[in-house]
Amino acid sequence: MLKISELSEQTGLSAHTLGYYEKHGLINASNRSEAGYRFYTDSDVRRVEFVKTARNTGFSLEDIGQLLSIRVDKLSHSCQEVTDITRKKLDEVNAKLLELQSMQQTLQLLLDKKNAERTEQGGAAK
Amino acid sequence: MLKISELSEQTGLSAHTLGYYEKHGLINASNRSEAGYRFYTDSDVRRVEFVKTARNTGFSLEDIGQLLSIRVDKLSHSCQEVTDITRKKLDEVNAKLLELQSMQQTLQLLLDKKNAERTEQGGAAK
DNA sequence: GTTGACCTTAGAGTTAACTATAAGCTTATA
DNA sequence: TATAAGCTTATAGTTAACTCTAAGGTCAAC
Repeated sequence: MLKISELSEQTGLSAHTLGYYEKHGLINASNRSEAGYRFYTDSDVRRVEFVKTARNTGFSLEDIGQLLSIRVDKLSHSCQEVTDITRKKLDEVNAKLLELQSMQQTLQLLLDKKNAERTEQGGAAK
Repeated sequence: MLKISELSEQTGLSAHTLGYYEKHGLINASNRSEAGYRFYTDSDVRRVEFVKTARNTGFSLEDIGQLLSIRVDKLSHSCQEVTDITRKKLDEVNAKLLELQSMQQTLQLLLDKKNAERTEQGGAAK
């Protein structure tokens, strides 16, 4: 069980940001102390990491809410709805993957070229 | 040669957004008419598409400025600087790729499960 | 030659996502 | 037991990235 400062340290997100995510319904502390202090489980940590990952790859908080609901939600949507949302999000993820792969290739080529230059002529800089 | 409205249509970005990108030094029209109308070449279009792609995968406009400078800039940075920036950006891209791949896997599994359910019991919905 | 769609620049307004401040309660340490 | 660090909620402020408005110039079509 982690306190919010410990969760903050583990995830690299500020306690303020965690509060912001909670206010927007993305995360929640599984437990509270008598006095109301938040306590987080391993499962909570994984959820926060997921939000961080999705955020980092360009999904909005609203998108992320949908992504999370796919994993959890067996009640508030019909099967067909869940399937549709999942497919739509998967398409988005795949599109981003393709885009990133082409960017990766471009950068890798540039780096390889730099390295070749350095190797063949002993590092004469600009 | 495309006018700004045509570029807007081709890229799906509004003329306002294109102006915003120009003001921030990310893109530019290769040519202007007598009266000052912007005209864009194929190369301009590719640059805009690159900005759009990077934006969509979670890079800030500042990041994108750096990414673009790697591709173009042979003068304002030393070789070593360019190599360092390139490597840093490549690391970022690779990290995002890993994150997206794990998300893709999660979603694909969910979808496969849905399909299996549908197949094995003839589509009895919730 | 005038009308309407499109272009220009400049600047104001909006939204998402933080980020910080404040006032007060809790809890471990000296 | 007091003092400081950490927690609570609520609310205000900031920043990036658009998005819109306005005032006026351009250009093709009628």
